[in-house]
Amino acid sequence: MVMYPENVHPDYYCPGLGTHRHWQRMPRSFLVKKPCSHRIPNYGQLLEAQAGLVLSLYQTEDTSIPRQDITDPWQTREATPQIQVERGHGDHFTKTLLNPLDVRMSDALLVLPNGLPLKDNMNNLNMPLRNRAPDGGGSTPGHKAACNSSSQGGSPYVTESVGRLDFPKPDRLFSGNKVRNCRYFNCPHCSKSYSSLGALKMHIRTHTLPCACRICGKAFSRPWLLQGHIRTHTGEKPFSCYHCGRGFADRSNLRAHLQTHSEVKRYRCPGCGKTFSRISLLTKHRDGCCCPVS
DNA sequence: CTGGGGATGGGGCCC
DNA sequence: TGGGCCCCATCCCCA
Repeated sequence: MVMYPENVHPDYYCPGLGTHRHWQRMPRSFLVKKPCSHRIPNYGQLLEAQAGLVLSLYQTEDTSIPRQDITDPWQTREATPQIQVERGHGDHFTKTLLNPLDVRMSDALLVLPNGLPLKDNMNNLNMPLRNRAPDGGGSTPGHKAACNSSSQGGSPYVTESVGRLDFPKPDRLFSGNKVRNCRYFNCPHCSKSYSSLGALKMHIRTHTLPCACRICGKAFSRPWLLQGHIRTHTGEKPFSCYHCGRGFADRSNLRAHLQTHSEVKRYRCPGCGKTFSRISLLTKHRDGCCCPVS
């Protein structure tokens, strides 16, 4: 039973995970990992030993478990299968076999032990692999691009791929241990990745659009989306406002409409105190220089 | 320009 | 595991 402090709304906050026992704002889409192109990774983490790369793939739920007690074959150098990597710069690359614990950001991973190409699985984590920058400095996206440029004569080859490794069947590897599998599932149609297969399947429907309207042929990802669309053909409006009796085909639109009956609306301008029924209206209001954004 | 309605997308929750 | 529903967000259009 989670006890929420008085000022913490359970709908919008959740207990922090791991060792961080704070209340954190619950993101609306906490399952989906957004593309990291606009984010600057924490390159301080990159100073860890190379083994940190592999260790970062998993997160112990009970932090009291000594790492050495986790019987993970991937953590044991002797038992770890080797993977084929390509290292080099310019036009010169050499293929070598090495331990996954020795993989660096500057390695273009080619093949996993299961024979599957790894490159496509490397865009799923905001933390990049360890960089091998000659100046020892950070590896911002701009820096990475510079390293890829041939004008950086002699600079190491740096793969475009930034992300985590998706090792084969980690769930089996960790059966019996209190270790959470942090593997992500990649969408084959776009760059999104998900922490559960169900979430991925749900997302894939947004690409395949299996629900088609028999009247106009428009396709939707989910049956209830199609249902709502069909109401636009039938004119059915099952949701009615108890203030004015006006009907709506969509509950969300009714909710937005109810705001128009409220004197104090949901979104308040922190500058002038004026309230708005929609966040978009508040944004427009603030963009209009009424109240400069701090 | 502002405010409101219509339509739709998408992740989460519950069963 | 999947369907149905909830909720939030967003875009477009119109008065």
